[in-house]
Parts: sequence; C-alpha cells; structure tokens
Amino acid sequence: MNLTIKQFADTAEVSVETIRFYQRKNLLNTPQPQTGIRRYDEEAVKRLRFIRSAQRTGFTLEEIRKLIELDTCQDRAQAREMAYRRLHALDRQIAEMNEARKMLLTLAERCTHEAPRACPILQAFGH
Amino acid sequence: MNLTIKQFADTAEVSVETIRFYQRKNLLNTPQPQTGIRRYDEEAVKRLRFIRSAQRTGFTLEEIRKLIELDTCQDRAQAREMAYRRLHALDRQIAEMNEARKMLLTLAERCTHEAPRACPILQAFGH
DNA sequence: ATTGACTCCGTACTATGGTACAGACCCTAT
DNA sequence: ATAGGGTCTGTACCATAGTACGGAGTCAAT
Repeated sequence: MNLTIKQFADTAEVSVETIRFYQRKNLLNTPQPQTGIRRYDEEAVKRLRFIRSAQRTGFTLEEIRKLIELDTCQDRAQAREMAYRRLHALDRQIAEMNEARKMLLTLAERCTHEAPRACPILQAFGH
Repeated sequence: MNLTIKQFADTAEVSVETIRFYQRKNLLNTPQPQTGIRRYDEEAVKRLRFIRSAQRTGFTLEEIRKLIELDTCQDRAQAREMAYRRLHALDRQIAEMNEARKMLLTLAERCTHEAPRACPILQAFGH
C-alpha cells in the first residue's frame, strides 16, 4: 500500500479536500516524502477509518483528536472514560429522538385521519 | 400577555439575541408598536414554542420556516409530507445511533475487562 | 431629572465540518 | 518535450445556529 492522496481519500469515501482538512486539524499526519508527492500507507488508512467510525458514533473531530493523542500516550483509562461519556450522551440523544419520533408520528397520523380546521402538526407543537 | 423581549425569550429559555436572530430569519415576526418598545403576546409565545419543539424533533430552522409558511397558507398535505420525511429521517438516525451505541459499548467493556497491549477502543475502530 | 436597566439596530464574530479555487509543481505516457 | 492529470500550498468561502457588542434610545423608579 502506497497510495496517492486521491486513492487514500477513496478508501474512506471522503474527498481529497477533507483529507487535507483533517491534516490541518492534526487528525491525520502529513507524510514528508523525499520527492514532492506524498504517499499513504496501511497505517494512515486505519487511522482514517478510525476517524470516520468515531464520527459515526458522534464524537466531534476535536474529541477524536484527543482519542488519537491518548492512543499515542497509551492512556487507556482516559480513552475509556471518553467512550463512556459518549455512550451516555448517545443514550440521552437516542431517548430524546424516540420522544421526538413518537410526537411526530402522532401528529402526522392525526393530520392524516382527522379533519379539523387547522393542521395538527402546526397547531399541536404549541404545547 | 404583553411581554417585553426579555420576558418573551424567557418563556422558551432562549436569549434575547436568539429572538432577534429568529426575527431576522423570519421565524418570528417583529411587532411594530406605536411606541419604541415591542410587546409580545400569546400568539408569539405559541410560535416560539412551536419553533423549539420542531427543533427538538430535528427540523432545521429553514424547514421550520417552511412549516410556518404552510400553516399560513393552510397547506396540510405539504406539512404532513414534511412530517413524514422527518419521521423517516429520524428512524434512520435512531437506527444509526443504536448501531453506534452497541459498538461503543462493546469497545468500552472490552477496554475495561481485557488487557491487551493497546486499548481496544482506539484499535478496534480500524475495521 | 437623573440613574440604571432594558431595548433597538447594525454589524461582526464564533464553532463545526467541511468545500472551492488559484497558481505552482510534478509525473507519466505519448 | 510536451500535454494531461493529479498534487501541493494557501487562502477564501459555505451552511447552520447562534453569540457578542457598540452606541443610541426608552422607560420606570427614585
């Protein structure tokens, strides 16, 4: 594995610009090649995959940067704490979204089946 | 009910600046008083409540603006469609977050109980 | 009538996560 | 050796949802 930036970006379905953006944010390091053009290896691909996965679990880029930092200094306790924090935040978010879902479903159904003067969706949020 | 902007903002626990911001975005209308200072009534409070509730269900401010527009022109069909769209988007988001939660929980638990060289949280996202 | 708190208005700035683009440079195939 | 396509660097810009602030005006209580 000895990828150009475009090939590297493609492994995670992000744009070249996004790679450069992550480099600027110190999420990915910027290889310093002998020649003018950079190459990306397995290690880089793994880290990019890590970034995208962590993003999907709701970590911000700044938190991800910290996680990577914790990795390099082997601080598992801190990493674990961040994971649990995120987990609890996720739980809250999921609960809220389920609430929101229930409310919206009720309203949408009432909007379909009832026939009051005004649309329930637009009225009902009032309380 | 004849609230000043601060009292009005307090009914929804937002800042005065946020009220002005919503006014600029045409989410709230700006009362044109005789005298220099604006007053907000029940109607305004209801709309503000609508905005915050809709936001909690994940509508963007722009979508909320559209919903309000649909209300004034009585377009229930469109409003219903937007509600269902949002509902389905919510379903996808909730499913994704549950996935993320599961992954994170597994990792956090492994990090607690196992003792490999590197932290599983930081390693395992690689795949 | 003056103080202090609040309001108005306009503009600028913030964070987050990118996206776009200009002008060089490099590398490969023809 | 030259054309083309990708790369590098730097800077500017975008959307979303606000937040901050200066300077002027207003209002109620003392």
